[in-house]
Amino acid sequence: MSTPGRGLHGHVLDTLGPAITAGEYPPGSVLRTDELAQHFEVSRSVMREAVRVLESMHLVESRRRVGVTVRPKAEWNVYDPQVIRWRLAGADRPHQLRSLTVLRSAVEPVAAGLAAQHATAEQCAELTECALGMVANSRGHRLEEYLVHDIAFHRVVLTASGNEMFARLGDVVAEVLAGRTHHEVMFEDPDPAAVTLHVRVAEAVRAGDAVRAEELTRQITVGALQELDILAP
Amino acid sequence: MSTPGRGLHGHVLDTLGPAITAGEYPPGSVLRTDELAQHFEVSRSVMREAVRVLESMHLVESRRRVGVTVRPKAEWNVYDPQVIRWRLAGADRPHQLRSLTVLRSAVEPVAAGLAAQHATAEQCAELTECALGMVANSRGHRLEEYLVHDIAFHRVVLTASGNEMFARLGDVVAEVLAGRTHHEVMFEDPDPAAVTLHVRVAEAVRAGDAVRAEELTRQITVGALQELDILAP
DNA sequence: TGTGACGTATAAGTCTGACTTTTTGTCTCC
DNA sequence: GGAGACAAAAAGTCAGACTTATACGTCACA
Repeated sequence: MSTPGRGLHGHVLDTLGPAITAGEYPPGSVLRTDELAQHFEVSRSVMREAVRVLESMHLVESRRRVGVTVRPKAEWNVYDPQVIRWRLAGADRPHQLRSLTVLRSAVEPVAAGLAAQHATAEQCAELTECALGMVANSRGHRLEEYLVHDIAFHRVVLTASGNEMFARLGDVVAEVLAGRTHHEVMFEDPDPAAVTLHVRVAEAVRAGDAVRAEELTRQITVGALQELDILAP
Repeated sequence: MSTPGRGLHGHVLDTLGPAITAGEYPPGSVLRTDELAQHFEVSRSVMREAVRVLESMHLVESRRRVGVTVRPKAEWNVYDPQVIRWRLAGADRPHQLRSLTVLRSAVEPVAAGLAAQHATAEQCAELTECALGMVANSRGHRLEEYLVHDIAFHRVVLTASGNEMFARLGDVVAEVLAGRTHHEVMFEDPDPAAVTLHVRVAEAVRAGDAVRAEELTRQITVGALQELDILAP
């Protein structure tokens, strides 16, 4: 998905990042750069670079004469894709998945409405293609093929919205959808109603009907919330 | 707001970050660590740490034998508060302000609805207090005092939603509101209708009326969109 | 006993220089 | 003109010495 483990400091982050986000070091814990460097068998320079990255994510704070202290969860940069990945890979996964699904429920309908206004002809075509791909793979346990088209569909909607902030949530939505297929619910074929909704969203966007695109997408996200029992069914 | 300029590498970032986000180095530009270190009169170690931070924000990519190349804007971590601040401080400000306001219009109504369901008694009290503070400073060019309560109001709503992703947008919303008062529109006293809406949101949240809180907040954000001419008036 | 000033130990911060590794561009040779 | 070898360039890594800020303990004084 991105660029993991690039260089020694990246390898350190691959271990330390998940450990911190998983709560292995509770907020206020103090780490010492020298000790960490010894533990990971890297030089202090490399360790310092890793700490700087964690600091830029607001996971830790480095202070003289004190050390590297872990910050409380409320201060983390929870929108950092790296942080999201670390949390999705750890024990925090269910909680993180719920937070992200709620975020989706807020963002995607609005994004779909904007997409209806701003999507290019090419994006409309892509959207239709994705929706058709979902239909084609909606039966017969072709979950992986279905997932690919589902992810592409939502990514196109977010991009076509014309808002860069929305567009950058494409990766996050991809993680959520993939997580749903691979780890959580979804052992059966996808809900036919959901598939139909995607097709209708594609139609609405193509027709430039913002209100309908927004409402239909809202129905999709409501379904996602229900799957996680966030809404009453 | 946060912790700027901590250490030498922080000072380098304060200059280099805004320069990159402002587009002074177009995507694909190649920087050399050694040259940068000379230019900023710091050691290579310090420069490397700064580059690592920029890399974690996906602003640049560092590759052997090539150098530090600036990534296209579409790949930046636009949710990083630091990146947002840099962009708001530069020529990209109007565009960034629009993106964020659209994001607000998606997130805040949903957050308000959740807040109506999850807010504690204390949060309800805070909310009412903020709304009253807005009313009290809504006339007579007390823009600064009004702003403080406005920011606090929205921060409480986002926090009370109980969703960590929403809560972390508090700082972003604060920047947008402050930007509106200090740089853009808003030379006159705030729109009385908007003030009333805030009061009614506080009431709805206190009453646990999620639908009404969401709808009223949507009206607030629609107003914000109209101010920037994003919606037709 | 409480409080203030002072000194010291500590851990991060910085700098330097040497060395390694990877990658790219080029040059030769077939 | 293409394949392979070579060389240069820039990031990456490491070790060691030094600087700086600061938390904490100590001691004198009220």
